[in-house]
Parts: sequence; C-alpha cells; structure tokens
Amino acid sequence: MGVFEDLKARGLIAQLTNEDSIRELMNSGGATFYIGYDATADSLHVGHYLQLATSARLQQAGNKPIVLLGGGTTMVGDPSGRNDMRKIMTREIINHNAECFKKQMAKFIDFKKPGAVMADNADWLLDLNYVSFLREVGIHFSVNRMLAAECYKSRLEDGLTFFELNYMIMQSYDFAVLHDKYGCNMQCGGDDQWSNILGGIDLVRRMYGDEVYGATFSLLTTSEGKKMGKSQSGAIWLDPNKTPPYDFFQYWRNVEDADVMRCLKMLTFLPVEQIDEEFGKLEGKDLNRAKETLAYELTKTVHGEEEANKALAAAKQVFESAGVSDDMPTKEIADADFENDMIGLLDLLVKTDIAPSKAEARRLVEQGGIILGDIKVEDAKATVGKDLFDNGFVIVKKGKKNFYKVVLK
RNA sequence: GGGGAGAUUCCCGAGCGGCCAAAGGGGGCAGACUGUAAAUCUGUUGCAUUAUUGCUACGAUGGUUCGAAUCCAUCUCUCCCCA
Repeated sequence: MGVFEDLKARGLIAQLTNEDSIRELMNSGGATFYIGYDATADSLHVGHYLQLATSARLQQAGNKPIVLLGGGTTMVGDPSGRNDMRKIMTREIINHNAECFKKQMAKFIDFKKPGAVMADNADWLLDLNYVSFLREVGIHFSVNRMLAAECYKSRLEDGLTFFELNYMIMQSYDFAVLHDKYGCNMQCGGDDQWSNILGGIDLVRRMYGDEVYGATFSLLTTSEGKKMGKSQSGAIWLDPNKTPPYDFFQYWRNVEDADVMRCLKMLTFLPVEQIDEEFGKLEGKDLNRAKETLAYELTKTVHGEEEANKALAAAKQVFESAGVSDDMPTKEIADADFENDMIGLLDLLVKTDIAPSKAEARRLVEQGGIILGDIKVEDAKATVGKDLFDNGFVIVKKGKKNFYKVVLK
C-alpha cells in the first residue's frame, strides 16, 4: 500500500486536482509539496498538527515537504470561510509567532532530510513593487472568478474588502515562487484552502506553463461537523505552557464515541489495519480503550513519551482509583493566605485559580460541584483549616472531571 | 459622492424613559443519569457582599431629565441600495 492509499484509508484526503497523477507522484516520492501556515497565534494548534502530521507521512514516503510560514500573508489575513475580517496584526507579533511556530514544527518534520525546506513568504511578499506585481501577477486573475469562489460566499453578503481579496493572489504567488525556487509541484492544505490552492495552480500554469497539483486534507471535525481542537477555554495548543500535557491528554480522552475512530486514523501514526483490528469493533464503554490509546498516542507524538506516560498515569489514578498522583494538575496556596490557620473555602478556590471569581466559586459550591478531600462541601461560608492539608496538600475536585492537588506553600 | 439601516452582556438576538444586570436561543459551568461518551432533564451564567445593597455594563463623548440601553447632538465603525 502506498502512502496515497494510506492517506485515503485514514480519511485524510478531501479534494484532489488530479487523482491519478497525484497518486503516482506521492507514491513514487516525487512530490515536492508545500503547506502554508499563517502565524496567527504564538503556538500551533491541533489543526496545524493535522497538516504537519500528514506532511510527515508524506515525507516518510520520500516526498519533500516545504513548510511555508506566512510572515507576509498573515499581514493581510485569509478571508476564506470567515464572516468577519481578521484582526490586523503588527509585524512584531507576526514575527514572534513565526518564531514560535518554527520551534514546534521541527518536532514533526525532519528538516535534515534533503529537500525539506522551511521558507517564509515575508521574504518575497513584503518588498514587492505594487505596480509591477499587478502587471506580472495581477493580470492573471479574474475578479469574476475569484468572487465566485465558495470560500467568499459568506463574505459577499457581509462585505469583503479589496485588501482581503488580495490574499488569494498572494498565496497563489507563493506557489509560483516556490515552484520556481524549489521545484514545488504540489500544494496541500486544509479543505478550506481549496480555492486558494486552485488559484496558485492556475497562476503557475499561466506564468510558467507547468502543470502542478493540489490536494486538500479533511478538516478535523466532529461527527456533527463542528471543528475539533477547541475547548471551552479556547484552542488546544501544542505548546505545553498554553495547554499542559495533562489537559491535552484529557481533551482526547474525552472525545465523543462517534469521533474516536476518525481521530485515531487521522491523527495517530498507528497503522490503519491495527486501528481497525483493535478498535473497529468496539462498542459502548469499551470505546474507552480506544480513547485512551488516542490520547496516549497523540500526547506521545506531541509532548514525548515521558509526558504521555505521566498524563496516562495521572488520569488513571485520578479517575479509576480516586487516588493521588504526582502528575495531576497542581495548584499552590501560600501560607500567608491563612488567618489563624484557616482560610475561607471561596478564597481558597479563587486564590488557586480553580474558580475565576468568588461569585463563580460560590455557585460551584452551592451547586455541589466542589469536593474537598472526600467531603462534598455545599456551604459557601465554610472555612478550610490547615490541618486538612495532610502531607501538605489536599485534593480539590471541581465538577466530575477536574481534579487539582492544592499544595500548601 | 448620494440615499437608507445598524452598533446590546461569550455568540445570535429582543428591549414602552423608570418594574433592565437587560426577554429568548446558542454556548459555557454545575447537578441527576452514565462509560472520564452522547442524548435527556434540572439549576446556573457581570463583579463584590449576601439579609439588604453597592459598583461596572447596552459603540465613543457630551447633553436633556428627579431618572436613559431607551430622547438629543457630535464622533467612530459596519452593512445595504444608487453612482
């Protein structure tokens, strides 16, 4: 089975410009493909991971990946599929973000292998001369056709600025530059990038007369079509400082039944046959085994084996034996916060960031959402004595799934 | 450039000058039920104190009024139609 068939089996392939040619190209290792990443935040998230992991699969099959940082395109912002304009970001922030991206990306793509390249479109976009760019590149674009693109549909109702309309042209130009510079012959991306990719393919043909290809990968969505990788507290980041490995692990441990198989196939590097064999027939609560594997495998590739083991062990102890683990999320409370060796429960919750405000803390307590040690506390006026901190800590449970070890400092 | 509509709490979206911390929905959080799942049901959802209440909030700034999210003026931004 070639890498193309593997990607297909994993459900990663969404759209292709030319299936036969692309299969041939990918399977023979002849693809020099690029995926662009706009530096919109200071950490990669799960959506990026999916693209990077897929790139890694292709690289392992001998294809050459080009990772393109969008230092230039981020200055404009991609309007595809959005119904509002992106916030305009400063050069400094974009540069900082791009630096953060670079560090994280090296984990997934092997840049030491020949042909693997990291580029930044700031290098050719920012110093363009407006008029000559229009004459050389702009001339190849039909506004009529651009506006007909699916990705602008919602924007045509709410308004689309000329500024943003140029995004597609910039991205298309990227492809042309990479084609010229590195012999790039394929662009990949999320399925929302289809229009932009087609633009690039067209441009390369018009400028160089060369045939290049485009492929989009399925977006990671739940069975209900909602984007995955977002939690109530925001995106799931790959940066351990923004999303601790334990939280990362828990996110995947808690995916819905209907999504486990797809996630396993799309995100982990376990062989498809193994996934099907081991988990394909599971039903009901047995699916928990699949979820555990998903969480473990993903944490392992993103944060390393050691962190994955820790997260798995912590989760097991906390959930299965109601025990204490050194690796469970820890919060600190200062000795100075106590008065006569006592502290109000609400103060404790707020000071440890378990609850964002006292009102919220009160609500939690009154609704029975707080368990201290093994006592459910429902009195908001309760106070906590230092003596409760056996061995210097106490376990606070917020809701059913959030466990914290509060350490007395 | 001309004409019109609008800016409300996390999001969408109601809102007679006092009864508006603001309907309703979504989302979130918590409880019940469960499998660390889903669906369902219940409660809750600005901050601070809870007995009362205080403070901050309805694009921005001023004004009218005993009293404004609601009226007036100016400004900023957005959308629609025409050119």
